[in-house]
Amino acid sequence: MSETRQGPAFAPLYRQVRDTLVQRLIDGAWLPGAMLPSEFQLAGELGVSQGTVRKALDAMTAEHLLVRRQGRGTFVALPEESRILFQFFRLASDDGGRIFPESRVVARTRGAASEAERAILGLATGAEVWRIERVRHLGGTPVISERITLPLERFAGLGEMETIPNNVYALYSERFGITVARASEKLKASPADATAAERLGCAVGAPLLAIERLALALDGTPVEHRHSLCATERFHYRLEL
Amino acid sequence: MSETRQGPAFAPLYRQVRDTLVQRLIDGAWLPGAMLPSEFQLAGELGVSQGTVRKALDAMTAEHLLVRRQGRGTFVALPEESRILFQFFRLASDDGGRIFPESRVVARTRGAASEAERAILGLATGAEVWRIERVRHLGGTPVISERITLPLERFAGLGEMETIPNNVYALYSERFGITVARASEKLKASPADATAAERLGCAVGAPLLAIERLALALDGTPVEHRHSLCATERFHYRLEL
DNA sequence: TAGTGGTCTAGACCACCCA
DNA sequence: GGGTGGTCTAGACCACTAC
Repeated sequence: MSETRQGPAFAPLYRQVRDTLVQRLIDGAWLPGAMLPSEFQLAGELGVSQGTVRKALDAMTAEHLLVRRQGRGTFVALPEESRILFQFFRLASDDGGRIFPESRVVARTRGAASEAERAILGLATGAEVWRIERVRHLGGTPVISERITLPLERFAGLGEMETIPNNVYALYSERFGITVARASEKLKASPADATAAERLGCAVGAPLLAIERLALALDGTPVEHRHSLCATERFHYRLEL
Repeated sequence: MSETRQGPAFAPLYRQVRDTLVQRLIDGAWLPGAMLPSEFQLAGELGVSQGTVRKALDAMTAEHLLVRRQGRGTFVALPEESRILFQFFRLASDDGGRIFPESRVVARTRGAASEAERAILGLATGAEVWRIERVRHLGGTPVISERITLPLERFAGLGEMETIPNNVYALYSERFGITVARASEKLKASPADATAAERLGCAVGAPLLAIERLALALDGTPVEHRHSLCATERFHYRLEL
């Protein structure tokens, strides 16, 4: 952490430290669940003060990349259901309950990426993708019909898997070494098509909440595209502003 | 900032400072747009270090209560359109454009609060509310049909106003001294009723994005209930996870 | 008891804005 | 030039966890 002060970016030291540590996560120096060195150890190693390291670690904690526990240490965040529920899964029952949904995979196919998929996922012409279709249940009733699109290149071994687990972000992490760091979503209301109507037990044309998600890896590259159709008669998408 | 260290709350000093300063905002000691004393002045007055004041001010900045500008000072946030657009209005055009909508008020009525309205807004039995219905346009086309419900008690002078301005949060602030600090929203897909269909130029039963918002004042009390129906054929609700 | 993160302090220097 | 926030450092003490 000596040079780069006068570089073209002009980032403050704590930002440089944060970027250095994120790069180590990308390089796999610390796997999910691993404990990081203490603040003083990192400070000594990087040649900065403990307060500067703390500011970088706090920022990464706010990004859900790390988990800090007093008396224990600083750990790389795990893709646990409880964390997914907090960060990514925003559907709640109208009576307030929030649970992680059960999933049933309907189809898993491999094929050439469409032009739209290539644009969204940043793929070259001719690139292939996996497409996973599944129905997700909340409290026993089917609520979400969704299609997940993954670049074949990054998920080559997916074809050899017998089953797709419920928590796919844990799968991406444990089996493919890919950490989903953040995502952006676009929400619309759209009418149920025949497929969704059949899977969710609603009428064709019934209003569904359509969620389009692009998930990004630690390095900011697109990892997953997901299109979900949700029956929101007894559920809602919740957020705080 | 001397006592309360051993109180029942056990809040750290920077949190106590933050709460003290928020209370001053509630009391109107600094109106929106006003400049706060410098960090050192506040530190001396409250008997804490400048670093502790900074941490409290940074927290309030993250809550969008304050705006800090290097070389200028720290200011109470204003309910400007640009800020509303950033914090509260999450609808964007499918091509990416984000603009503040134009509004046309359709009705403004006064009446007894329903049981549901009383529960949501925390009102006593027999309390009255204002109801404002309006249609909001984006790029010239009607996109949102919404009803705003306000406690009559807190917005007594509303009946004397000739017109309701486009930016109602600025109205709440400037005319009624009420600052909307945060809000929670619930999103569903729901079919267009006859009213919404007529206002938005869509078919009855067409899928609309229903947004239910509860806005909270600085002290955490409910201020406004809002139900919006949005035509999302060429627009979407955007958020980052 | 030792090690960790959490808090608080004091002081230095820089970048920015304005009169 | 004087005031503001932004950054960085060094050190102290506390609270929690594990052994």
